[in-house]
Amino acid sequence: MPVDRQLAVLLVRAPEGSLERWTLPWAPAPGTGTSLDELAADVARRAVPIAPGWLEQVGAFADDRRHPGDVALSVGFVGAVPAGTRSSLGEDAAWFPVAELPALAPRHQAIVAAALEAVRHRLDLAPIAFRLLPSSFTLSDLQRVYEILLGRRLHKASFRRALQAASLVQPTGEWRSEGRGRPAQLFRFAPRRRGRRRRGVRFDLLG
Amino acid sequence: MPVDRQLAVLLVRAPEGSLERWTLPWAPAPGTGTSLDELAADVARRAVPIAPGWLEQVGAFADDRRHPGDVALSVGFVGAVPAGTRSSLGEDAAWFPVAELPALAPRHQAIVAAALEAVRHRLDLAPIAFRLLPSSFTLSDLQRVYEILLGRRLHKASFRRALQAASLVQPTGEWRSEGRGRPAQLFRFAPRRRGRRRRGVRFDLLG
DNA sequence: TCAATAGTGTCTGTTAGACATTATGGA
DNA sequence: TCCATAATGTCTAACAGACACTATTGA
Repeated sequence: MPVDRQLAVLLVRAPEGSLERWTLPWAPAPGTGTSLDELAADVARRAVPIAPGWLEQVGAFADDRRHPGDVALSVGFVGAVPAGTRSSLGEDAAWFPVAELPALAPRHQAIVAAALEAVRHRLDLAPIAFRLLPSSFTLSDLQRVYEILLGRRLHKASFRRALQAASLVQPTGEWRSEGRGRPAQLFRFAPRRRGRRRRGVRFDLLG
Repeated sequence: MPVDRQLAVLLVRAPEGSLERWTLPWAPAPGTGTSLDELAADVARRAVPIAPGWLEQVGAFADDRRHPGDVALSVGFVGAVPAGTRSSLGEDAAWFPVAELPALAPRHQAIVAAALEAVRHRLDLAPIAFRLLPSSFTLSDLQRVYEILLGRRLHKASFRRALQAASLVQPTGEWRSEGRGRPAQLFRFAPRRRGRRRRGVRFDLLG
């Protein structure tokens, strides 16, 4: 979820005797019969009171140094919940901004990194940003989330034009006064049109 | 690798008594000490004489119906090799165009689907298309590969302009006469500039 | 009145895609 | 000669980003 100007990750206290004090929420794989997606949804259900609106696998991770739970292989998942979501685990869990993460097991560091990359990478294909906000939000809120996720400032007028063209939001008719300044209109996520034809060929080889 | 106007997948003969006659190349996970990437590279090394220029994990897969080898969880990888690459497994392996795949285990079908999606999705970030071609190629060859991967026709002049702007290829100075028509100049993959600043915000929610 | 934020209109540079044209080989 | 393909120049519509402006609140 977004906190201040960055994303925050939910961690749970590691059991006594661990090297690290915090770990990602996790669960051991049961025998069979449960899909990975269901298992991830279960882990999420135990961690937060609302179901993440978006939950996606980010890959399998294995390395020499084993997972805290002593399993040979971990499958990482990312989910998104709105800002302000409290964990249902109480004192056993806490949100950490990604820039201030405590020491984590190497494998968990890799999972967090992959999760952040997945978020940025799928931002235009999945309604991730909308899941990081409450059901009604201002366009400035939405732009702020996109800026957090993309890691760069966006142009206001251009952002709104693109949003309008994509028919993704609907005004609720309500307005919210946020301290100083003109009140902002509230919107809800309501995608209508779909599949704007992707233009152009990109050659963005970064690595 | 590309065949005709589509991609082809390398399959190996399934052991006697299996439900299906073909499977994806695979290997069981050793105890520990080997990373998943190394393991995938080993599988690739056994399957084709040249190392894939690009090899990437596409995710972990598990479901009720178990993998042919009776493992509970599989980690899928994709790689790319140039058109015409022969398998080093001889009669025990064969290339199948994706539209004409034989019956595969459900989990393997899912892996192939994820692999194809990964290819399309990472096309602009990894030099995938270049790994599907021999080291020197014509621009028409390259465009054909991009059209296969994207599943749509591209505009020739526009494609070449974008390619030029990205400084990804260098002319070799050689020319190749392909039946009729004017001979085409050969190019090699030689990326120079990097990180063309990504313009715009996309809202392409397709699903 | 001032400061701060929301929301819009206009202009400009870039570029994807259409179209047309030239170049150069084989049949 | 005709045909097929390569390669390139020009035009246009779409659009990202800059800039400027108005609107509406709280201090």
